[in-house]
Amino acid sequence: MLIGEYLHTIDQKNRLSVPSKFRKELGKIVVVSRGLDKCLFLYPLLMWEKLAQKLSTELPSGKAENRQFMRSMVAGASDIEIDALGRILLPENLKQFASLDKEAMVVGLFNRVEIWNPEIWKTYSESANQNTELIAEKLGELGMY
Amino acid sequence: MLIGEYLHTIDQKNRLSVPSKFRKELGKIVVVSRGLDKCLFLYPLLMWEKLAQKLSTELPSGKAENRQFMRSMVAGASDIEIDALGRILLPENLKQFASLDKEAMVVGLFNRVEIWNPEIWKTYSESANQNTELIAEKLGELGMY
DNA sequence: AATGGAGGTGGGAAAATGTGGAAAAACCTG
DNA sequence: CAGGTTTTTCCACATTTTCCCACCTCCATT
Repeated sequence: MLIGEYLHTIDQKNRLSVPSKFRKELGKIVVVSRGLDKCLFLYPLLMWEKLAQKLSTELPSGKAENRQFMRSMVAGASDIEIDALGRILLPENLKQFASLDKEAMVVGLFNRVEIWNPEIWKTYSESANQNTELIAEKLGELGMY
Repeated sequence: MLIGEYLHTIDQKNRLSVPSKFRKELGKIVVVSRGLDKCLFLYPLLMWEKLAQKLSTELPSGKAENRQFMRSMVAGASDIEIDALGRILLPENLKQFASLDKEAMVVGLFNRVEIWNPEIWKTYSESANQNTELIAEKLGELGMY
């Protein structure tokens, strides 16, 4: 299970260390794609393949909106090998998409990892904390808490 | 698996480098055809054959619009050999069809490659990003989120 | 506090990739 | 068939990417 927050640097060659706690679960090859709220999603290859398979079978490309969706998800993604030292190489387009520069917040979320610009993450999670009570209520409604 | 975006130049002889990550999967011979949304589709030969098979069985050629579609897709297509250095030679008619000039955005879409005029691609993908909510919904449906 | 190990960071050398152009072959035309 | 033009094959360069090694810091253990 992928959990925790890690602040790592992006070096001059666009390399980013994957937290060592995540490596075993992620395997050797991962897929990084555009996520929601201007962050990047990182998946183990296998999970991504299942997903892409699903996409290409369930979304017929006859429809314009499906084509657009496919292009955004698949073209905007990249399969990346985790190097011998546990780093990934961030493609330029994804780096720009997520407004990444010298540092990145790497966050584990159960079955995927998210990569954030640290400042955006800070703002986002602060505002999220203000919603905590709201969320607690919802969890209560679901009988979880 | 074909994914990612690559900006490559088209030289004076209409040659275009295929991203090296794609070459293994594409094999030596590919088929390039007119695509949807003013881009070109590029398939591995085998995939193309399957596709053409599917089209000819599933689209009854009784209908005039089906015949038109078939002709546009099939007649406008070319089988092209990837040269020793990983380049393809773009036929003039396809180049014009996709408004290609000095540069091309080459994008992987899981089981096919698309070739775009970079500016058209930019406009297109920007408009796609504005549909973020739609994307979020779909991701939810797919259990990715 | 010293030691050892693990995790993260930086940089240099080697290999691969993308691009331009020259030479050779094929083609067309008069 | 000769001349000229286009197409194809081949080679060379420069940049980028990949691989490899060294260092540094933090943490735990003794």
